[in-house]
Amino acid sequence: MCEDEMPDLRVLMAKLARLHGLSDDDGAALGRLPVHEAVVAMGQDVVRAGDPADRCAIVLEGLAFGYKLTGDGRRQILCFHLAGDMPDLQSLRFGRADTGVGAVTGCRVGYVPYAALRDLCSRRPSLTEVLWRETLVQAAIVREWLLNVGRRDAFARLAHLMCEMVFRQRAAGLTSDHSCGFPFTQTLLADALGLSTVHVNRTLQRLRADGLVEWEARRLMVLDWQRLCTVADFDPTYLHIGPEALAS
Amino acid sequence: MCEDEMPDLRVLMAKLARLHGLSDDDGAALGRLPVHEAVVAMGQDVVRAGDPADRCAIVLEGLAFGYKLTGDGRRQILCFHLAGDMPDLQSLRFGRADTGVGAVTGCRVGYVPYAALRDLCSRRPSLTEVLWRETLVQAAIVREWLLNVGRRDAFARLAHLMCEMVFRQRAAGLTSDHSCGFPFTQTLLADALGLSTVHVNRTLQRLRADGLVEWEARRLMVLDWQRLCTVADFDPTYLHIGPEALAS
DNA sequence: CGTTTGGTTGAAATGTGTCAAACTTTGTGG
DNA sequence: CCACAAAGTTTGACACATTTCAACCAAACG
Repeated sequence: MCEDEMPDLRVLMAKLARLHGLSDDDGAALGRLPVHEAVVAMGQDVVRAGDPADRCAIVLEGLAFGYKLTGDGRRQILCFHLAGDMPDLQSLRFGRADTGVGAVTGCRVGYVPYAALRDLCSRRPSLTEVLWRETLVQAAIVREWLLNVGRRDAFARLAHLMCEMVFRQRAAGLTSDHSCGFPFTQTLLADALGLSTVHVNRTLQRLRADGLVEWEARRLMVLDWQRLCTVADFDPTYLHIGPEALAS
Repeated sequence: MCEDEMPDLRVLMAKLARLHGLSDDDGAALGRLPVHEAVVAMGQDVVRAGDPADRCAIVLEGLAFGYKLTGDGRRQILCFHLAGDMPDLQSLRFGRADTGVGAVTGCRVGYVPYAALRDLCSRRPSLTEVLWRETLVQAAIVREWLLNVGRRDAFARLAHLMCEMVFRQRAAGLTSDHSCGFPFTQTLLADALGLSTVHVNRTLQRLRADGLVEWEARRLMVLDWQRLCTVADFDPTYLHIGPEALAS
């Protein structure tokens, strides 16, 4: 984890403005926050679970994920975090990281001390509202994932994750068509979907054979968006993205 | 759903004070909130998903649960809500119920208009903090459930739910030993655990045969708490209950 | 008392996991 | 730039957890 000093929270501000209507004032205040920037290599931890932490992470660049482990070391991924997301924002109110955060790809990460963030929130109720909403959107995603893992078979589960990734990246302006970055290993997919890697591999082959998607060079191309949404039982409402991103 | 007018939020205030250190002032302010009280019969909805809602529910008495449905009607339960919980508090910030809430037992429910609650929050930042924390604890429970459903087998899953119910009810002062209310049908358990009812039935028999629990007359009796926690891989940290309730 | 709801059982089907090996790609140091 | 190691993917055979279906039973209830 190489470290540097050079704050630039524009990704975060843009995202909060887009999703939660962050005001310019609040955005400017955010921009004045002391940020400690670091680079986390692929596969490394952005935040270690259980650490009595004193700062929040912000994904400035790259793709991260929240996860939990069972006692015997099996991993469940809880949510993926795009650039502009704050993967452990909940720890601000708990004062403790109750969830690990890992890096799917190499990530540029900003760390903001709790103290500074709390101070800012207490002076700006409207910012508190925005951050609260941000934690709620993440919670809504986890709820949908619980439905996904609990009540859909492997095929629909994987298709659903693909729909979500495309949709979120489109909403974030990271892609404009029905393709998107998909820089996962099959092990990561397995841990996100509550499956084994072997079964992910076979399910993937079925999705390709059915002409639904192509996936190479860390990029996913959806060949039949309508049909993928159908087999995935995908309804983007849970993402709580404004009506502007409603282009299907 | 029979309706009456007679607010009494003491359960809520007690709970928020216990878990999040609600101040007396904030509690008193909560007590002055306009509450519309209603009784929801067993099996009925406390909150219907998708409704563009204008109020939050508070469970005053009974046991409720949040749930989501797949397109073809399979149900996944997301979290159980004891008396004092606000099962759709997140809808306050979304302005829409993105999750259904059902009644396990008959429930006495209080409904508070968004407007009143928002108004109170804007005048009392410390209350906002408490309510934010409350949504975060619920989110933490859902994350643990995702781990449970994604990465533990039926036996551990069911055992884990039992541990959670005992632990939460003890923390809420609803029980003092290792027994607790457990008023579920096996269908509800199946929907909470992502299993079929038949398999829940068989797993239940194994838990009983192993001398871990007894369950009759809607009451669960844990015969070997230590061993149940072990097979469940249960670590109550995720519940974010203060150190006072740490008696194992 | 019949009806409904929830619980229990058995047999068979099936989705998914495990194990182990081979193969492919990627990355790296000589 | 090659050679090698490491990481990730693919395959097959098999085991097993869990589901499905169908029937039966028990308790609760109007």
